[in-house]
Amino acid sequence: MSDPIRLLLADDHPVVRAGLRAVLATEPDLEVVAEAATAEQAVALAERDRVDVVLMDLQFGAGMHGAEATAAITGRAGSPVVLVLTTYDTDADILAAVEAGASGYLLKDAPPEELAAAVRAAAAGRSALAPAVAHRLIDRMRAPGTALSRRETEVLQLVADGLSNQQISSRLHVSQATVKTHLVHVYGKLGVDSRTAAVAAARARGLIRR
Amino acid sequence: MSDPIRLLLADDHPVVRAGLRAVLATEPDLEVVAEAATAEQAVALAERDRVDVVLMDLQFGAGMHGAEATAAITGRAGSPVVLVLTTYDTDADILAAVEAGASGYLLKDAPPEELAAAVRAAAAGRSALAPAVAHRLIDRMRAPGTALSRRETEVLQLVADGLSNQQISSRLHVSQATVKTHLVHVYGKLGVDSRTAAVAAARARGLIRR
DNA sequence: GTCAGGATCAACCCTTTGGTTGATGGCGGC
DNA sequence: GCCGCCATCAACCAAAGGGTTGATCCTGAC
Repeated sequence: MSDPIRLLLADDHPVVRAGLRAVLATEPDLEVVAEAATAEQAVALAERDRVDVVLMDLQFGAGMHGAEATAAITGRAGSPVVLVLTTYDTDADILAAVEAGASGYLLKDAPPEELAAAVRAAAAGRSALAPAVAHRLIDRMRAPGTALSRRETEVLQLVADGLSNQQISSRLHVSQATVKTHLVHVYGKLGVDSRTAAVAAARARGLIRR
Repeated sequence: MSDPIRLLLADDHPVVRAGLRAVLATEPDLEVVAEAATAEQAVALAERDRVDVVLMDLQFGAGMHGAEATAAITGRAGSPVVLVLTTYDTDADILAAVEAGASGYLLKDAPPEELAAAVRAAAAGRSALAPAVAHRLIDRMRAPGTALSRRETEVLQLVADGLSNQQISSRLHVSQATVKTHLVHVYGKLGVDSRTAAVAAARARGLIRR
């Protein structure tokens, strides 16, 4: 029999780490060799401890974001694969994680068997997506006309942060006319007719950060 | 030595339940006697299984909300005490839980010792608040002038849901002038000058539902 | 009984936002 | 090379939202 898969758990909640450890302990071919309570720690330990797979949360209380840590880890040669394990399935989070080099995206409400299966898939070089996440990606592919462009999402996120068109235009170094054009397109795609309604709709569909 | 404290875990995440079970298993005077994956289940099991303390999440994937379940459990005679254990420390959530009869409010990032201490406090009839939560409640007491009134919060929540002043006025059966007045007061209290900025600020401070 | 604060409404004015039309340049796919 | 999509900008008009003043009524606190 081959060596067990070496895991690093990165989550800021002690209870979640204990839960993952307990759940994965029942799998003889998986071994948790390290835990990190911050994203910075995760980057350091992933390099030091000869880890095969990192289970990475996205939201940490403070400091580096999980997606940044994922990019830092996967950017190195001979690096472990990163499985993102988070509570939310927003488009923005999923795309950020995939772009950062994550091999999979799991939701925390996943049953234990699914978790173990995803870890083995990732270790074997395959990718692992939770059904809900896969569904969202497929929707995005199938209806490209209604998907927001990168720039549109960026503008909408700033609207959600409470900025006026004026403030957005200077933040992005474009004219107010451009901001308005982007927003009109966003309204059309989301089927709304005001900035607040657009933010509400985008939140409901998981298009922007919460 | 007296009988152990009998616990019910109510959380829709299997991993979190496993984590709580693992963390609490190290405490000899605490015993987990039941688990619920939905709020409805929690209400049923709390009645059936002679439970002393319920550890209750607020957000369940679907169905009843944790606050409703808390009210249903604490409303009965001889009922167990409910300790709310959640990820978010928003004013709205905290107040709803306290009004529903919760004996304490803990955050999921709490260290294990704090968790056990809070369970013992609740079982002994004392209340248990996470430091961050206590801080928020004290702030609220100390600065009543800046706290939003019930009606103002209601209007602001509808704004966050994407409604126009027009729609809000007919939803609440008041004039648009009234809605505008409430919003102007909200802007003053939050230190902002637009509806989107008010929503962003209120979200950041946990004044409205997420 | 008074007083503060909340909830309600009106009238006014000004700024911001929304909606439209039209135009330019870049980039990737067929 | 052309077409479609994206990003950029301008000018214009109509509508919604924001800011102010001032007023009434009610309720709870002192």
